[in-house]
Amino acid sequence: MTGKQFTSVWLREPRKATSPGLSREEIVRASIELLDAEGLAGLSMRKLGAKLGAGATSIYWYVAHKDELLELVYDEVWGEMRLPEPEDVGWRDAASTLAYSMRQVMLRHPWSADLLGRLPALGPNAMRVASGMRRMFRMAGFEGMDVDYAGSTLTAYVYGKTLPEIAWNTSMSAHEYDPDEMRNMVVTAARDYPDMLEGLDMSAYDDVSAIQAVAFDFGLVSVLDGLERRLPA
Amino acid sequence: MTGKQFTSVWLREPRKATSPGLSREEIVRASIELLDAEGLAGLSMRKLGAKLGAGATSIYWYVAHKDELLELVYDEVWGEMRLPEPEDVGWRDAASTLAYSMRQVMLRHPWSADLLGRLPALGPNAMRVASGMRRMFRMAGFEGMDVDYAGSTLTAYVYGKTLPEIAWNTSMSAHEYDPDEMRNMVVTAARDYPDMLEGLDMSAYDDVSAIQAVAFDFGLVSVLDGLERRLPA
DNA sequence: ACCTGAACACCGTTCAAGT
DNA sequence: ACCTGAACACCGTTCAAGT
Repeated sequence: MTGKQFTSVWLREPRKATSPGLSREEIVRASIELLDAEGLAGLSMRKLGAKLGAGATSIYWYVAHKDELLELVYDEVWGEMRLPEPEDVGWRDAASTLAYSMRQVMLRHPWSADLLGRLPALGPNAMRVASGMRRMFRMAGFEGMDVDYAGSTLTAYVYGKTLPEIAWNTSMSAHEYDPDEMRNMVVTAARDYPDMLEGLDMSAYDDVSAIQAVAFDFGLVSVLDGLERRLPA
Repeated sequence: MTGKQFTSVWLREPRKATSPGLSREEIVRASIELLDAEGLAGLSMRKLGAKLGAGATSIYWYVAHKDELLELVYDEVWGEMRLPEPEDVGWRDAASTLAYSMRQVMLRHPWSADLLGRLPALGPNAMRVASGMRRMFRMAGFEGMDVDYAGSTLTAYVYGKTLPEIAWNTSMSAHEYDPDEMRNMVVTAARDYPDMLEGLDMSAYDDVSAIQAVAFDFGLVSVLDGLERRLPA
């Protein structure tokens, strides 16, 4: 309730595109290297400064605070997402490709899961995807606000599905993974809930990522089917 | 790849349910008060200790590290979710009620958005919901792994949709909200993407939460329709 | 069995001062 | 215009010591 207007890096002019010293591009590139290598917790202003051969606080000349830095790297993530022209492949194929691409990008940059859906997505790359997605759903036949509702339904599914995948992956790569131990744990946790085990395919724990892929596709097809049904006749 | 087995608070025996000193219940209750009042960043071991009239490090007797504390409070969140008996109301109504309930709980405890999908959900309350959800989708007619796929599709949608709502809400309550300013910002951000504004209902910014509710329902109906279509004939 | 305090190795951010 | 270093107000966690 208190305080200032909402703002975003993308709504201010950047600090001189000209030469001397650091540049936004360098800072963003170094940040992403740090993030890919060490995760979100690995990106600190001090480490970033060190990596750039600068004082820890020099970055504050280019960026008002760390959140703005995150907005900057966040948009790079959007830059990696592929959305084919819906006019070429039809809206359903375009939507599938986008969804799969979003998932791949998130899995490639696990730290992005902490940013997606939390930070305002007002950067140029995010806008490009958002705009393409609107065209896609318009072409499908959606009208008015339904265009946005359809878009946010699709992205919500992809976030919500991929987020726990990433949490699982990072937890598992930090620990020793043993399928048998895992099966035991599940049985222990479910001891009072026999429902939980009924019909559960325990061999799923032998190749988790294969199951995750199948699960993703199952849901994606369902979501697209559901959206298709809402199209005005 | 390195190190120890995966573990969870819920897989260890708690430290004496008996009397003296602090108890898990007290600690969890105080934590949630702190979280509701100040958000995730407001919960520090020092503040929690102070609130309990104890040294900052006393909590480490009850909990191995902060993440375990978070697992504990996380399960309380699941405890607030409502899932009617699918036998009484039918699977679609039960699924809707659960989805709306999840959204409400998340909006009520915005900090839960940072935990959902990230932390292992092995506590008793999470198990109760998971088990009820399996029964629900089994009753609907799903079989084998499809029961789980359907469940994770539904929860993925609810997370993914509610998460940005929460981010929006917290950002807006930290700033002065002015619909006109907001409309200007959107126009500015979309300056190079005329697609973005076409068919966009600018009056949406006058009552954002109403639009969010409509958007949630649109997507939920779509997801449930899509799932229904996958039922074996 | 339970709690303490000091200590360690970190954080983001501000700001006066330097070039 | 750009960068620095010191300082402030924090973190989570460990551990020897206390009762």
